[in-house]
Amino acid sequence: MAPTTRQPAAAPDPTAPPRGKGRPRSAAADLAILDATRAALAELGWGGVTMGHVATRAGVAKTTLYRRWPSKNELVVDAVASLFDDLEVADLGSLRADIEAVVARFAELLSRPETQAALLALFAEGTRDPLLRRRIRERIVDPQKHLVQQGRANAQARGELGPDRDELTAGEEISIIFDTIAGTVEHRMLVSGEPVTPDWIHRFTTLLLSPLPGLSAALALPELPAESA
Amino acid sequence: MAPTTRQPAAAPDPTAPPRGKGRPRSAAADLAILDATRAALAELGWGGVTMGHVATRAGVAKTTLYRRWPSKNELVVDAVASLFDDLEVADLGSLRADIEAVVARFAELLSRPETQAALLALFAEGTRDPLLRRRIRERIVDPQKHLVQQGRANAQARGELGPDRDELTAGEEISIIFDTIAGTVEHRMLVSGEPVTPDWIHRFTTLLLSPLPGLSAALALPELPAESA
DNA sequence: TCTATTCGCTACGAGTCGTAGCGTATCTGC
DNA sequence: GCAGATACGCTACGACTCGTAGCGAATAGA
Repeated sequence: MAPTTRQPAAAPDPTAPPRGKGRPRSAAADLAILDATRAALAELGWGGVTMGHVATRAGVAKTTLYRRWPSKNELVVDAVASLFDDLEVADLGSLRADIEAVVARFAELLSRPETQAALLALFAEGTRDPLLRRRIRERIVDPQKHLVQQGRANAQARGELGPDRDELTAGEEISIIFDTIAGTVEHRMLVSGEPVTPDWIHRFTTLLLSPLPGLSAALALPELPAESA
Repeated sequence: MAPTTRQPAAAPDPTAPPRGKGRPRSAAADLAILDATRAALAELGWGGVTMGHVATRAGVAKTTLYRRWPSKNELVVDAVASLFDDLEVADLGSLRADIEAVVARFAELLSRPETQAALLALFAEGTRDPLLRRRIRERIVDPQKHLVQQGRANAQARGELGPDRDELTAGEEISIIFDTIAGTVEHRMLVSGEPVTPDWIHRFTTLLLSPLPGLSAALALPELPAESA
């Protein structure tokens, strides 16, 4: 245990200016460490990743890691976050096509061993460490959530979805769609351990866009305050 | 690391007959250990639970733990599994009411500190250890999945859902619904970290039972191989 | 009584953690 | 150019956890 919990150094932030005086931190070391972390994750899994191992693998002293990241958790967040960078939602002409494409892309990302080893473990650690949870949210979760917002805007522009009624409702709707898509795909792949095939994606998208198949139509309608005829 | 990975002892299985000769294992010790594990999870989180700590807390020798469980992972699975035992789906008269009730119950379970500390960490470990994953599935996941099957049967009995077309399709449909409900609620609570309120449950259930609100009806229909008129 | 198994206890080597101290390297400001 | 500041690699450290081994005592069936 650390005798005192100090703040070793903020994580490497590309936008942060160099600290002024003294010898600057080696950018090459940053890259080597993050690469080594991803490689170790893929090869050894979460438990196999130790600070000492990553340091050796990156050709760097262990103290160099601790100067940049307070612990393994934060390091892994940064190492994994970049994998989510090239997630994007292309406008394919229909809401269904857009959803299916982004789900397929997300599933592909979750099939990588680095991602599998890291993601759930990070979420688990996040439930106990608010700062870590915030970091995870900023670097991994929120960018994904933005995809939903984007896809929604595209669908509205095409006339598939009506315009936002108000800010709050729109936000809640984005939230619920996001949790549903991300949570379901993660659960399917990482918990149930079954593959996400094109056929499955089609079924899942249908579930989002249509009522449950076989459902008597009238029963599905929620008791809304009677406004749309 | 263990020099050799042997098979110390199968986990305590109530249906297993006593081993015949020798001194029998103390059932009181089993209970004390599982209780201590849950308490330690709630109090210290996943990382705070060590075999030594649990042993001390249960008033038992560390070797006694290792005689029963090969590692912390399996121990925690057993300790947490019992929490899921009293999940059930009551027949409340409508599919919507049944879904909302079971989601609320599931959310309540996920709000317990023991569950939060254990569940995602176990899933994470399970992605690397097939035997552990199987144990998790048998003791925790499959019982939940059974709830979906039960709720579906109830809805069919009430005439809200049509009968199964065939075995395979029904199984896949149960799978997808299960991953959607479990995954979404887990993601909402443990990843997004936002509360599952009655209002949220209502919205989520609506998403399952109806198309996305505001969606132009015709666009939602999947291109089926033209069979139902 | 004999045999088998479990029990609590102690001790052990191996591994990881996060820190401290050292001498050296590199950059800025005077 | 030189002084101050900071990063670097290296080594060593105490504290902790892991999973196992060995011991004598307790508790069951044959």
